Amino acid sequence: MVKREPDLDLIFKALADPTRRAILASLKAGDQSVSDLAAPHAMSLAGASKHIGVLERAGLLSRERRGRELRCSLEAEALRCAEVWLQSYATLWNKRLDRLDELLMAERAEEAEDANKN
Amino acid sequence: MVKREPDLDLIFKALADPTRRAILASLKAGDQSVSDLAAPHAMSLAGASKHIGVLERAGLLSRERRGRELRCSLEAEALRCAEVWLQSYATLWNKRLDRLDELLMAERAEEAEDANKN
DNA sequence: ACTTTATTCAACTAAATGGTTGAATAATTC
DNA sequence: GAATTATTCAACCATTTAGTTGAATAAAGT
Repeated sequence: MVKREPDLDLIFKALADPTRRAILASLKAGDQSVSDLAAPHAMSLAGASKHIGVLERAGLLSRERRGRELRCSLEAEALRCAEVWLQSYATLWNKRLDRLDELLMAERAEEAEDANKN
Repeated sequence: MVKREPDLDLIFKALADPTRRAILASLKAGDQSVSDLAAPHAMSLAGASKHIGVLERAGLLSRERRGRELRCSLEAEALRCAEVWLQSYATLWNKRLDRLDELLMAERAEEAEDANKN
């Protein structure tokens, strides 16, 4: 289990393919084997396996052997990375741009407070 | 001004390059000419111009002639598109954060217990 | 008109990408 | 241990990409 530091090049490159985005969407429903993930796509298993490899190298999913199949699961961290990068442009479509930085900084603290209330 | 429908393939592909992300970041500060945008990058003007072309085709920026230079400006819509797609995964890291909060709360509770003991 | 400035186009190259097929490896079942 | 199932590897091919250089176009200044 090698923790790679997140690389936006790899992440965005991985997301720039409809097959790979579909695979990620599939995984939202829960972990799946390589064959399961490959099944809906009109290509060889080896082809789909390559796509999964790209996603794994980008840190977007992880594979773990489970008997004779490889169980794939979504890795939120890398996606979150992309999202954080995009958020820095949120001021463009967000009116409250003067407060955004504050909000982002205070986010965790607010969540902790909410957790205390509930 | 041809309004293209947003294409996630083009958008993510455009974002998957550090030079292009830097160009977008540059534009956060305001509109700039092609030469201005190209200047910080260690490549020919034609090379940078190509990158700008990629960003334009993805709908991430627009160009407008202003005298003899071309003024480039950020186009929020395409970025927002990518952000919306990513948001559909936000539950993943929200869940993770929730779990993290739980863990932190548990730790805090343990600390409190320890404090009681001492 | 000629020159300078800003930018793109065209042609080329090297490397990466997305796909294929057939053979190889790994774990399971008979 | 032989057969089956799950997955990857290796070699190959076509297309795209990221860069180059040199010529072409567009607008402005002299």
